[in-house]
Amino acid sequence: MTQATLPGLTLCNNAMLRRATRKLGQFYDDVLAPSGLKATQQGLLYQIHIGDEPAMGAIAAALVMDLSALGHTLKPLIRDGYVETFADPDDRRIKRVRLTPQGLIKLDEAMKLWRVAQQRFEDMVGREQAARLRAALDDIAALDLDMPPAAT
Amino acid sequence: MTQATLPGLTLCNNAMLRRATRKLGQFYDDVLAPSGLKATQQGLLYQIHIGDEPAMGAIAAALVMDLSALGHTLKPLIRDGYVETFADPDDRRIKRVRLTPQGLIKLDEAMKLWRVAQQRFEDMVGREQAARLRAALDDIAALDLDMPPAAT
DNA sequence: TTCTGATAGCGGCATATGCCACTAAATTCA
DNA sequence: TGAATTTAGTGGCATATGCCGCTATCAGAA
Repeated sequence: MTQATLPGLTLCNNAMLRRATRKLGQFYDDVLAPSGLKATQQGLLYQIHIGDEPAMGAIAAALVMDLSALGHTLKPLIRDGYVETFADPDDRRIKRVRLTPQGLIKLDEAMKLWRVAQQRFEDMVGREQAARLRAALDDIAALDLDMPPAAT
Repeated sequence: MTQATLPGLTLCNNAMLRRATRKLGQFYDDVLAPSGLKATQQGLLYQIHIGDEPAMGAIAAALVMDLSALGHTLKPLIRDGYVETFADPDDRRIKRVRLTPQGLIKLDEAMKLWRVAQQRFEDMVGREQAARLRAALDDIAALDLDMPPAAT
């Protein structure tokens, strides 16, 4: 087995990112569990909250998320009455999103738990280190990784 | 709208991690597309390859992934004939995994593309910076984030 | 004004991931 | 040895995410 000399997947930026995301996601999810929300849902509610009745496209862009994926993710939140949508009167293609009163209450509840998770995590890795990490991740999300289509 | 003063979700370590993962995942997926594999699948095939017919539990542990999630993710790869499983003769609870010959060929093909993606990414953020990032992500994956059950 | 192209979302399909309940197999203990 | 416990996976259910093709709208050109 020559495999013994092959480098681990520790070298793959993408694999490491996914792995860390699984780990941290489980942690935040655990802490948020009492609220009944997943960390992704809490984050989405928050993103909607800090926006001014944002359009779906705007939310998707902010989260670097596929528009249809956002639509799917929104469904359980709409079903559970935390979020509602309405067509923009000036452009009926645009669907805007806002929290319902219950959604706002639920978000407050979840934010309390989020602070706990956030704090506990930063106690482990250090506030500075966490900030550096977030900055690096922000840079990645902002990268222009257009596929050079091997053209010309 | 007092929201204007609220901090963006840029402060959430978990949200930033997920966002960067979506971004990078799309990029690696795009580059890997000609192979027909997603980046997650390529990573999984590689992990299996570098192991010595690893048990599912061992793979899941290495990837910090839920065991049943691994089982689900493995299904398309088995269906497509890239991977096969077999019971460990010494402990029939354990199911070991290995690549099929076609799986090995497909992995080789995907690895070529992976190198392209990896290279292009590191050209953008810098080799050093990428290495630092991976190290930070590795630390996170290794964290002991057990929920203190608020117990005695 | 009508035809054409660009935008914003939706719905279907597929993979990624997790949790929970359940089964099978091995281990421990009385 | 036989019951209780632990370990390894499975299957079902639910969310997370993406891609593709389709529809409704809007904007700009003829």
